[in-house]
Amino acid sequence: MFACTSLGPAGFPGIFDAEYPEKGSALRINLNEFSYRKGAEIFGEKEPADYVYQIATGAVRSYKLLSDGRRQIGAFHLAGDIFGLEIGTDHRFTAEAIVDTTVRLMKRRSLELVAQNDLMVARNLLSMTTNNLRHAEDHMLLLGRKTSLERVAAFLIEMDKRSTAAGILALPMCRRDIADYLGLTLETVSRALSRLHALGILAFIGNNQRQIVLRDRDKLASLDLQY
Amino acid sequence: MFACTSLGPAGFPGIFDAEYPEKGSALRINLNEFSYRKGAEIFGEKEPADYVYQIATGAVRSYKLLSDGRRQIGAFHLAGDIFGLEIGTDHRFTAEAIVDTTVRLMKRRSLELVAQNDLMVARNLLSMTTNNLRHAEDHMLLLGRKTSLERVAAFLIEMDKRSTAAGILALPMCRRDIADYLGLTLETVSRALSRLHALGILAFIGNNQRQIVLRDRDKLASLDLQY
DNA sequence: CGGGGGCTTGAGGCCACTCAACGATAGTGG
DNA sequence: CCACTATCGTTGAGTGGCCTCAAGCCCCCG
Repeated sequence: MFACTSLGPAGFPGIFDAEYPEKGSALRINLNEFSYRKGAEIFGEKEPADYVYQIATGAVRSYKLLSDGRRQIGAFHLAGDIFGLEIGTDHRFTAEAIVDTTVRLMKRRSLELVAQNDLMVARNLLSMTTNNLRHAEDHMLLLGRKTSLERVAAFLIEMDKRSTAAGILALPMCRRDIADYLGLTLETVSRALSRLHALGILAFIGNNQRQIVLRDRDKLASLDLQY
Repeated sequence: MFACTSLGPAGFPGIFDAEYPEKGSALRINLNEFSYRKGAEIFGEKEPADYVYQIATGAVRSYKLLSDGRRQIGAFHLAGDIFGLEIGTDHRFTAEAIVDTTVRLMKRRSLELVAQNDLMVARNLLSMTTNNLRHAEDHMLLLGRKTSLERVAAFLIEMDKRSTAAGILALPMCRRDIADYLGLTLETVSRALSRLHALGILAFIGNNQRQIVLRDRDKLASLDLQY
C-alpha cells in the first residue's frame, strides 16, 4: 500500500531537480517557493493546472466535494511529495494546506516542454501517475470493502511507512480529515483509535492526540486484512 | 465520470494498431487473438504482466480480493477497451471474462521497446494511465461518500455513456458484479433498481433483468449528486 | 420435470452514523 | 490572572441504512 505521490525527499531527478537545466536542456525551470497558511487553498478543482507542486515543509490534503458538502479526500501529501500534476488541463482535486506549508512550484508548461524532448522526464511523469493510480486502486478496496477498524489500521500503517521515525507518528491532520480520507465519520475514527489504544496496540504521546506510538505493529497489520 | 480504460473501438494509434510496424519501427508486434469462456481468469493479481489486452468482443471484470473473500471490482472492460497495462512488472488486479470474450493481445515487452523510442506511444501510455487514474479518483468519491441509490444511478449513467445505443443498456454482468463494483451487496443493488423502476426512471426489456431502458435520464442524473 | 443460477423481496440485525454532552487545549482580551 | 470563546477530540445514546439470512419466483437447461 501507500504509493501515492510520495517518492521521498529524494525527489525526482529531471523533474524537481534544480541542476537539470545545466544538463543540456535549453529551458529554464522555475523553482519558486511559496507558502500557504493552515487551511489555505492551494488550487481548486477544475481550475487550470498551471503549476506542479512539491512540498518543502508542511502537509496538504486533496479532495473532491459533492454539492451537498460531503467530502472525499483522495490523498495526503507530506514533505517531499509532488502533487497537482495533471495530464489534462484542469485539476481534478482541490488542494488545501493542512498546516502552514511551503511548496516549491514549477510551471507545468515547462515540464511539458521538457518531457517532449526528454524521455527520462516523460518516464518519470508516467511513473508518478502510475504510483498515484496504484494508491487509488488500493484505496478503492479500502473504501468499498473494509470495516472501520481495518480502515483506521490501514491508515496508521500507511502513515507509519511514510514516516521517517518508524513507530512514531506525528499526524498533521485532524480526525475529520482522517474520516474523510477513510470514508467514515470523525466519531467512528475516534472510536477505532480508542479501541486500538485499549488493545495496547497504540499509545498517545503526552496529551497530544495526534502524536501516536505504534506499540505492536504486527498486531496492527493483522487487523488490516491483506489480499 | 467514466473514463476508465475505454477510449472506444477506435483504439489507440501506435499501440493496438496493426499497421504500426510498417511505419518505421523495426519491431514486429504480436496481435494474436485469444478467447476465454465466461468466468475464465485472464490473468491473476501479482502475476507477471507479460501481455496487454484489448477486448474484441465480450466483457471483463478486474478486481482485488481480501483474504476472506471480500471482493472489490475496480473496473469493467467492454468491447474496444484496453486493460492489463502495467508499468510495474506485475498485475495489480485479477481479470476474468464476464461472458465469453475474445481479446487481442500483444507482448508488453514489445510495447515497452517501442515506447522507448517513440514519444507518441509513450504519450499514449501516459494518456491511458491517466484515464484509469481519473476513473479511480471518481470511484473513490462514490465508494467513500455516496448512498446506495446514488451509486446505482451513477453506475447506470456510466454504462449508458459507454453504450452505443443510448438509453438502452444490455448489461453483461450480474447483480453481484455490480454490487462488488459499487461497494454494496447484491440485494441492495436489486432494491435500488426496483426503486428506480417504481419511480418510472427505468424499465426492463421483457423478462430480462439485464436489459434496461432509461426512461428519464435527467431524473436519473439528478439522483447522482454531481460535484 | 427436477435442478440450479440469477433475481427479487421480506424480516431482522448490526455497524456506522447522528445527535448530543463533555473535557482538554489554545488563543484572546479584560 | 482569569473568564470567554473556539477548536478539537472523546464518549454515550439512539437511529437508520445497509447487510444478513431466508424464502420464493422465473428462466434456462438438462
